[in-house]
Amino acid sequence: MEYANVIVDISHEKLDKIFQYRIPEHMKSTLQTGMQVTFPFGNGNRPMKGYVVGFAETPDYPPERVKELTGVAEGGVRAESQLIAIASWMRNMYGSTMNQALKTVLPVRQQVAEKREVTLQLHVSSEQAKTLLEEALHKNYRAKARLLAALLDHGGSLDKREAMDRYQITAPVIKKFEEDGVLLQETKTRYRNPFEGHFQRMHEHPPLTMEQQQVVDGIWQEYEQGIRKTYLLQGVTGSGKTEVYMELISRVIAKGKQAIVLIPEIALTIQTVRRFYERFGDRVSVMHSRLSEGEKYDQFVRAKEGRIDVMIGPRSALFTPFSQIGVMIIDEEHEGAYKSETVPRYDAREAAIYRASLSGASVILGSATPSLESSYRARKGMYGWYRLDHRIGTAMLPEVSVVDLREELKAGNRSIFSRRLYSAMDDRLKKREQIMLFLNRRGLSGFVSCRSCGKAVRCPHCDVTLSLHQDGWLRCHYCGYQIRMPEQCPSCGSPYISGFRAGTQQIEREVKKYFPGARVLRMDYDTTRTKESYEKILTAFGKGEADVLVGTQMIVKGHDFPNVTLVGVIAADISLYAPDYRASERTFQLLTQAVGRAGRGKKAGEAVIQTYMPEHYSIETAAKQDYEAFYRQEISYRSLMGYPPVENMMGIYLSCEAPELLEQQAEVIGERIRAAGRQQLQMIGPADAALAKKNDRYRKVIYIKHRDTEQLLYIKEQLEQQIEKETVWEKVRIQFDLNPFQAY
DNA sequence: AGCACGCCGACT
DNA sequence: GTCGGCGTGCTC
Repeated sequence: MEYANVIVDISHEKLDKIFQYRIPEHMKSTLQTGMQVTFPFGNGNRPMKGYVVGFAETPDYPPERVKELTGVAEGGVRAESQLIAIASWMRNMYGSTMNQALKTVLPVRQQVAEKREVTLQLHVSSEQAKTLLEEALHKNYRAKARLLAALLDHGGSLDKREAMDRYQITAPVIKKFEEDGVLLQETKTRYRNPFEGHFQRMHEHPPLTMEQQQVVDGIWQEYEQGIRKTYLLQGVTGSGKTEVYMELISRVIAKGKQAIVLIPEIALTIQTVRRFYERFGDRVSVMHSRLSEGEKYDQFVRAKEGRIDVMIGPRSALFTPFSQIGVMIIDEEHEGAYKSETVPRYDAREAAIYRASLSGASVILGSATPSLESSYRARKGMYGWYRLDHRIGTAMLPEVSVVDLREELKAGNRSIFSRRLYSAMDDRLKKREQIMLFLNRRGLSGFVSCRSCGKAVRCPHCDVTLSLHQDGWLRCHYCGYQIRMPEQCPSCGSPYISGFRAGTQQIEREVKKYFPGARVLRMDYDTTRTKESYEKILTAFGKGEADVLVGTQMIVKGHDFPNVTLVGVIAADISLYAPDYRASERTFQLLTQAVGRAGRGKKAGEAVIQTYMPEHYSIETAAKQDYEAFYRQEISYRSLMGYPPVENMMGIYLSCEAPELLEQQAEVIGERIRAAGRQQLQMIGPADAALAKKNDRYRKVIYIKHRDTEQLLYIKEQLEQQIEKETVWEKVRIQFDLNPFQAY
């Protein structure tokens, strides 16, 4: 540890890079990533502050020009320090460069310079300005004259950017004028609050139920004793987890602390936002993907300046620059959306727990169907564990029936609706009640295959099946490649080629065919591309403008439709075929949620699950709404196979345009892992990835498993060190993924 | 962002 | 000669 990598605390593109400083002897033992330090900077060696983002043994800069750090800046752990420490932790844990990690954690840094709007304001009377202009012209101060003329032209105020671009004014000129009191620089500080004025703050809220109160008391008692830990809050759908969150948040705020609430983007509806606004007024802020970059940045600035206490948002809200966090909530913690799909492939739950450890916060993981990881840890005593077993009010859990589609086929029913589902739909439509039809996944079901040779039509770039759309085109959902529906099989030339099973569009068509009077809404990635369409469809359905809502998983997350009394799952086993070890867990969660959509109001609900595998435990236990039974089966499977959470797993992903080179390098990595000779380490592969080719790059995977995460991280570090020095890896890309969610 | 350097017109 | 405005380049 001879040199420290430092970023400078000035937001300017030109300085947005890493500078290296020598570490003085007396600081070597104490200096850590994330610390705020002081150092001489620039020609005049003016004192500057910055943050340590890493270390180096040898400088990448001429050593004689490297200066020395002066010291550690006072003032405790600031928000930035915390975020930089998280970046460093993520880099180490999930594998990425420090730059990638920093970009994830400080997402607005680059945009700061462009986004800030500075106005130049004339600070003298226009008479005086004219005199100054005369004088400037006379003395041949051309830059000053240009600026004065421009200011007078624009009624005394001018955008700084415009002044610099259009009138060729440079910074020193503006600065001189400012010093002489000729003009003022005004930075726009009016931050836009995206929901301002939409909601009224309510100072009364419903009292907690006994069950809720017990949870709040339990957690709060420990908080007051100074105990900070992670809690699993397992509450059935409709049990009021949000009330518990809000009560804890308001207590934390009363102590001068802040709160972060993570929600999967999909669950971030107006209703959720409203509840928080009604409780916390404009001390709450919301992040979501529909905000512009500028609006997102504004929200972070508001947080940093202490104008808000609560931030709600998806994964990225985790990096809100609060300095004193009291509690972090992760709602629907089982959701795959918490695992990043881009490098660094961090898990927001783990990152939240790490951030909580830095800032002295407690973490609450909430779900009706907790992830296996969280359940496992709760049972091992690593997390506190609370349950909410009762729905609020009189709502009852729905009655569920499972239909074996193989039997339907035997009985000669070739439609996508079983007789059971058909008659239930018929009944609801007559009663003017609403129906949701749920298809586990788009794409998987819309493919076209040949009845002669059995081959499906695939994307030539990505090696996934193409999906047939209503307009007669076949499309790839990864890269967008499209072709017209062929007349003959591209493989064998047979004319017997056709669409197979149903996508959401086909279901919509079938509903219209069998129930001509029914009004149908469809919701999938196609219909929700545009900005507000998602909200619009849900609102329309909520108002009863349609009888049937057809959709993929997005329709089953967290929306209350009291008039829905029937939920139909078209083919429950589709998601069981996903090529990864979490397929059963995901299927159970999806089915449980889908079933939970029925009967949220006063009327009793019913769910019909159609499947080719009624005997599978995911489907059996979901039908009974029996989480415990599912957990027991699934954990024994994970234990038997050595999958997480019982053991830890790391995916090593390789991709390359040349398949031979890829094969060769995958073997190299495999050999190095074996050579590392770690005890009890299991290696799977190298093998073709689930998506063996994407965007013209071939892909291979290697998985390594070990009970101990440290051993996996050790292997990763060894590999990273070797790779750094070799040039092959410019062609063969390599990524690491700790405890992956989706198959690569 | 903010500092120093150096070019170039203007004035003693 | 030299003073000062003003553009440019650099910062470990």
